[in-house]
Amino acid sequence: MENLSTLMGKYGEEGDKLLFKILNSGDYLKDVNKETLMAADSNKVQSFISEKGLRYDLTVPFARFVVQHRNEIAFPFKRYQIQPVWRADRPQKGRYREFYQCDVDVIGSDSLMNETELLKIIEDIYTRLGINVLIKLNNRKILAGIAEIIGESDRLVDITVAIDKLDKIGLESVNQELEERGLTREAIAKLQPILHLGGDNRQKLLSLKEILAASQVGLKGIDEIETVLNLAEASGLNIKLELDLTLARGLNYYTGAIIEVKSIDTQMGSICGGGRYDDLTGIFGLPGVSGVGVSFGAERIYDVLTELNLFPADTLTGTQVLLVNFGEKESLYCLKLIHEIRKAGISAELYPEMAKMKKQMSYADDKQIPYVILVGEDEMQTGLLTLKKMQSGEQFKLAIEDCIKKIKEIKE
RNA sequence: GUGAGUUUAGCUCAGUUGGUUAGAGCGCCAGAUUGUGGUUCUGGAGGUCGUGGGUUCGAGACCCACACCUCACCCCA
Repeated sequence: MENLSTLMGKYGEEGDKLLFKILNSGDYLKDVNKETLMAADSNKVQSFISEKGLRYDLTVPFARFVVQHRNEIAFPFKRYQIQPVWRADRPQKGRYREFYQCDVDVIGSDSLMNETELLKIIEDIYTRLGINVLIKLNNRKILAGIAEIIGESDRLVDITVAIDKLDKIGLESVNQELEERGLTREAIAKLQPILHLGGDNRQKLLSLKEILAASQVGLKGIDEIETVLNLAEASGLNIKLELDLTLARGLNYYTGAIIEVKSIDTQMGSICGGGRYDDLTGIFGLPGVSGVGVSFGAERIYDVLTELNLFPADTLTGTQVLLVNFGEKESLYCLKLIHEIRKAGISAELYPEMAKMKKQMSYADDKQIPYVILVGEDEMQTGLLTLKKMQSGEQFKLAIEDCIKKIKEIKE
């Protein structure tokens, strides 16, 4: 939970609408004057009745934390953090009102090495999960440069929102939308070479250099992207990396690199996103500290893993062996055995009550427990336990040590 | 925030122009098989038909309001 004042204005206009606001406790209407209330303008009333909100992401609270603890922190400061965040959205496929973000940030360093390290982390994680991904890369400075060149510097948001749709609605509709958003025909005409940009990353950068030659900030952005690409190559990054000028990201606080990761084999939206923010801590009174970070969406990654059937089959099998419960005497005897089995590193459980054999066996079957040990009166007398291998139905009469050996054999 | 759809058994769903006791498959429980699971057979339990109101002799079905869930747009992880 954060103060609303901390949250508001950091995520763009759209983001502000998606903040969950918390009603003040107590008599929350007592400070609202009647006129305001009667005017029924929810925006005006809101500032009186709500001063707290649920966190929208982990980056802004992190920036606040860094400022608060600036004297205890050694910079550059690296941290990861996994926590839920909330968005007052209508939920739908791949979109949740509450979801977990896994954030990785480095704050207090301008070096583009940090961007590269984050790319390596992304590569590492998705490779290990077995998800094919495409990393899309852009830079806010390039977007600012584009706006500057076409003479519409103050329309950055309108421009990016429109060109972001290029893939979806096509060139003509984008131009139409730009016009509707109030851009001059001249500006739109100047934008065309950028929308037509093709080729690989290097070719795009070359053409961009020409187009943005008159924009200092634009050239700076190109330079940053080039550096990141070079560093990524040098560090052996082996994952698809695409310069995508239509990648905008609505979060207001980004100033440099913008990163978004998409799963190639599913329709899921972005499963990771982030970028560089030069002055997020400045808002809380600590200027001049630049940070960069990315955030992984846990649920979406889970959804992708499920859709692509990438969860290993053995994630569901926990228990290796079930000891059937024959009664009080037998179960006491089993408690000693189970201790030995567990000490050997095998996860075992004793059925907690004396139920019918059929029920206990079905339980083992349902849970896909590979072995069952039966200890009744005979077994207690001879010390030879009945070990049953569920898959084949074979049964063995073995001492406890040999049971353990046998279970371990197959486990390897 | 805008728009659309759904809601009937634990789950997935059927239910005709409004008509008697609301069905199926799967699952669950029990038995066939009192120390042996997956297959099969037999039997059984389980439903305020999302909520509230209305029309009607009669509503799961028609009308209204609300709620919930799902999906799309917007935006995003």
